[in-house]
Amino acid sequence: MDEELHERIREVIAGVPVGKVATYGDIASIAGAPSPRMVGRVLSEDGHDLPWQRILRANGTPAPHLAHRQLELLRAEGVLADGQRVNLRTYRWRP
DNA sequence: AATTTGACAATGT
DNA sequence: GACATTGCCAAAT
Repeated sequence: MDEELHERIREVIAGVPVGKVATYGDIASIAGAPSPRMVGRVLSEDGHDLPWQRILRANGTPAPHLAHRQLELLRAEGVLADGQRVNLRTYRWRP
């Protein structure tokens, strides 16, 4: 049910390996979410224990309010960002 | 009950 | 690359 969706989204996010990243759209598609907004909503509400820093927007740029922190965390994990943008072609997670 | 808002994406101009 | 439009769904006001 709706809780499962919530859990699936968390599951997929948790499944992203270190050193890789995924986009909201990818998570939504893999988890079966009706819209990528659900992913963002889950993270904002319940993403405190998840690797939210590995989730980027479709163009490789992180969410505006987190950008600075997120890039820092990613850098610590080995994901190098070009200024504000991450090379999805290099770091995008593919199942 | 109706509108707005929000960790978004795809397409067109 | 910037800007506008459309689709999307749940929670807050």
